[in-house]
Amino acid sequence: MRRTRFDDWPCPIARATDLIGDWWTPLIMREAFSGRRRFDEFQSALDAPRAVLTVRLKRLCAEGMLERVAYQQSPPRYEYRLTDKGRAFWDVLAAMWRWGSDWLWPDDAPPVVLKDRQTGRIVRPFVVDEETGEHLDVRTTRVGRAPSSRVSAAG
Amino acid sequence: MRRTRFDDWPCPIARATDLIGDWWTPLIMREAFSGRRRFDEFQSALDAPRAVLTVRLKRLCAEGMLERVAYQQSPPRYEYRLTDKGRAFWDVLAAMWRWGSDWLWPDDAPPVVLKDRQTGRIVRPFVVDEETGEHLDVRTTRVGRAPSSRVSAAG
DNA sequence: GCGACTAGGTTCGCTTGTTGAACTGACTCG
DNA sequence: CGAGTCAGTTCAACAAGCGAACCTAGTCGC
Repeated sequence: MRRTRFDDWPCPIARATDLIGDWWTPLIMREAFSGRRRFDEFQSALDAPRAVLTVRLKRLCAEGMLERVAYQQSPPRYEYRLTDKGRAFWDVLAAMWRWGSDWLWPDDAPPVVLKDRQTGRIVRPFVVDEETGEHLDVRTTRVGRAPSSRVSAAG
Repeated sequence: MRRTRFDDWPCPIARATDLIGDWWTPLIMREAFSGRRRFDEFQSALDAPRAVLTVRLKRLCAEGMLERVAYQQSPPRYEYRLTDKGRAFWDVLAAMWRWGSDWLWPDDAPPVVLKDRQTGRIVRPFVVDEETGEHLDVRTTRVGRAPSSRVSAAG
């Protein structure tokens, strides 16, 4: 295929898609958020082909979403830890969680929910405009050129 | 490959990943949100292989994110319109947009921003807990079993 | 009425990615 | 010394993505 690359497109969605737009990466990140760190933990939790997992973890490390850290010397063993960039990705997974919960269980409700760790209250991810706190409506939003000057060769 | 399917996993992220976890679908949806409707519009906007586009559009229609509607009879011509389910997906794209903008332009700022259609004010998607309006922090959140299993009437 | 054009795909041969299973290598444990 | 653990690598089969060319059915210009 020599898969089409989007990682240098001038669009945040395209770049994000290039990075996480495959069938395993979001799930690997999900597992990372639920505390998994070791190769075999990811592998058995997801039942993913080991070769695929290797490629994905390498990419995620190269992109700075995970960090490969030795947790023992002998024999050398490594674990994969979330970086800040990786942790920030939780927002995307949360939005997917909400949308999936709302729309991908046509006949019933999903068997899992997000809860506040302390109170146990059910948490429902919701995408708003940071400034106003209002729900983001695509109809009132458009894509525009960035205002500032120090953007390199945008247009 | 006979790609591994996640569409019946009991996890919203897995199901969402099955549906949009490839390199074209999020971009097709992005184009749909920016007003494109016709096959050739999508094709030329994305420069995607026509065969791939065919498969993706079919899947998106089958999943109820788009609707294939005849816009003229002779010759028969069709366009693809967002459904409610498709429009709801904007939240996910917005979260991707925000994360991509924040983390995928290491050396400068992205050349595009989201703006309010009326005021022109820059809009920054932000993922919160719907109830409290507070930013969702993965460290205070956990996955739990759904409290009740009311089939089909669940809200 | 002929050829060019348009829209919405399909078909083709080729390349690349995914899959499951087996294998490797370094080390530890009993 | 053999079995087990962990973190991968290798392999062959096959499915999916790729670009380019082609197809169908109708419209437009002449």
